Amino acid sequence: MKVTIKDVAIHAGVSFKTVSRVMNHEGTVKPETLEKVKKAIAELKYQPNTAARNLAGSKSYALGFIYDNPNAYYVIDMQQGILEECGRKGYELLIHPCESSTDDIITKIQQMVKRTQLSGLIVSPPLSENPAFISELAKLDIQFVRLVSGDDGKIENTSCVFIHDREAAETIVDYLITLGHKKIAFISGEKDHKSTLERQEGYMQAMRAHGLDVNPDWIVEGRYSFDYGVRGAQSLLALADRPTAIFACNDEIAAGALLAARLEGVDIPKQLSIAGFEDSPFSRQTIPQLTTAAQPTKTIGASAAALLINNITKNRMRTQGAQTPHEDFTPSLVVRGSTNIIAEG
Amino acid sequence: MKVTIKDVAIHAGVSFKTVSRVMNHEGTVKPETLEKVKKAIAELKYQPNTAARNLAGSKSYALGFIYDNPNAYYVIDMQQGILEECGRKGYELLIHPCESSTDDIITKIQQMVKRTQLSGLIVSPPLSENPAFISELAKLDIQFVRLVSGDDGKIENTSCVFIHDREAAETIVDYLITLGHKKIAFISGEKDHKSTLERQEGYMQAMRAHGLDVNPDWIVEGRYSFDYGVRGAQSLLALADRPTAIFACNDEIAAGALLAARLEGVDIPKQLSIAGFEDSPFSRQTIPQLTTAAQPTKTIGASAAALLINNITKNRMRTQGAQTPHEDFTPSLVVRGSTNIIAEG
DNA sequence: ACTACAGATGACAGCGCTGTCAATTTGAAT
DNA sequence: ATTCAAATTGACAGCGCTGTCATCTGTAGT
Repeated sequence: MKVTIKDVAIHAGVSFKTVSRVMNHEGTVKPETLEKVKKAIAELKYQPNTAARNLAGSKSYALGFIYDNPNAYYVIDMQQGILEECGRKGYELLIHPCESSTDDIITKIQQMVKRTQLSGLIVSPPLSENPAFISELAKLDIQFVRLVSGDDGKIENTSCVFIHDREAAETIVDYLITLGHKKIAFISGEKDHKSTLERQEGYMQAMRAHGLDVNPDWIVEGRYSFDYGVRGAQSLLALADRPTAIFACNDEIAAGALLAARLEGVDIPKQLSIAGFEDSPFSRQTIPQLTTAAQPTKTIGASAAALLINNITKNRMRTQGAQTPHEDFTPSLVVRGSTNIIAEG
Repeated sequence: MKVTIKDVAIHAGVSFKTVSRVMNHEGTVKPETLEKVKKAIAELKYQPNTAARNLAGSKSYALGFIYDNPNAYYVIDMQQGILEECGRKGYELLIHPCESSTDDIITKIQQMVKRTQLSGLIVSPPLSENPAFISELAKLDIQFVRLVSGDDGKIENTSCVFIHDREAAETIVDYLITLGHKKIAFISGEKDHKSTLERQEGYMQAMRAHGLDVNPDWIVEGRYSFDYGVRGAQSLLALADRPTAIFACNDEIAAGALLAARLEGVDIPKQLSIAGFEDSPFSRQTIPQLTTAAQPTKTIGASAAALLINNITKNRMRTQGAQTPHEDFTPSLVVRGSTNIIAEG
């Protein structure tokens, strides 16, 4: 029933070490031997035993995904992307959600790393942007890649996937301005998420670039939730000097804002334009659908995994010198029905 | 740096086998020895090497979670619940999303099981309700528990977590009837999800129980998506004999229906009551919020994991006789603003 | 033909733990 | 004190693989 590497070796008429070489793509196997072995592997449907590989090689073929993010869509997509890349490269994935508030996360993670000999970690925001956490993590003798908003905070020997939220936000606000809007409001997300700060910065930059004043009342502090979108829009619409457009920090907020506005009898997009961010399913669950910035979460996840696996491999082969690479993504504008040229008069 | 079981043994002044006994809670260790060993473990911060345990014991302490479900909230919550239980019992979790359409899933799963020596699988709908898949899975010499809607389809030696969708649906429709509604419509989800059939059955039962006719036009075929909620409501509102209440197969559909109805100028809940199912975040992202049936997804996940781990343990100890247990959940009615007593006249 | 050397393969130890079984200790019964 | 079973502990093999190093093969240079 159970097929071991020795069975394959006998079947192929080689030593079991050679089979091991084939399994690990060591490349020092004669082509014809390679064929024989491959054939034997296929015929016996051999699957290497992960535990034995891990033990003998004192390393594992598993990554860890650490998140502390309430956004289900984000997590699922990210996970999906990571898993796809893991599948391609023959890695497994261990999931580790955590409450970033607890301060024994580091201990927990360290234990997990020791136990499972995880070869690398993927850390998503907001944990990836927490300096205290990251500096602890850096002491841990494990490779990791961080998903971060913006492009600063580089750490030596650590790869990052940078999401250029600021540029994307600027593009969106730019677009609103192109439509003729001058009074553009902003509803923020949690302020301890760097993405919030970056998006707000992008908004400010676009406004400045076009010489537009930002009325402080137009900047509403919120959170990444529908509810805060509703409240944000309500407070904005109550203003004497009403904005003609709202840029919300993400789609969920935008969806809330849109609904609240409609309920107050405001026509979207005729009287008010609303834009979101993320291109999550929320953006297609409003009427009209939301103009937003598409963040290819799945691709980002896959890319993070690829980066990490690459680093791990390089590290194993002790290929020195090459600096740890980075990856960049800029969400792209998606125009839908929730934005329009400004109403005359 | 690396602490092995032998280090602990030396530190505690016992043989390393005794440490192993302590680690595995074998219970045949003298209390005072136990203390010594525990102390040594704590002092050295010993973490057992998973790979070595797996290899030596030819079993793993890992479960697999197999899903093929587009509902991000559902998956995340389920995963969270499973992970919590895994954490408590010292298990790891491997995630395995898959396209149920491909017919090599079984092969893929089998390979994964062989490689990682997974000790058990948790299978969620709709895959868990696919007889072909399940019968293949049953041949695979691995324990699994299924999450299923309804309570039939028991399989020998296989635990299930049953979600009594029918009863819950009946309760919801019952509630609508209590409010005075007689013309109650139903918007379904995918028909190859058993949950859809069960919920529809519950709806029918409640109607029958109260001697209410079901106009075939009131039953709209949909899918578990916002979009189908919109369309469903539109077609229902276009009917000459309009229903006064809509029971949607889940919250996402209900949210779409609610929005579509409002856009047509229908007052919710004065002119039309709408109820959803699941108590997902969607149910709180409408105005008014949705009456729904709360499905404790996280608890269900934890419960499935507990059941599975229990079965695994029992199986290892060869405790025969005890039949494989099951677990039951019935979603409970949550009344919010989207339902109301029927308008007079 | 004969060395030299890279390319290809094999032999073997051992990764850190669990399972098995044997050895030792304990304690209650004689 | 003596006996014997039960409780507790230890010795040791080996899980299935990888790393290291030794051996073997083939080919080119002389």
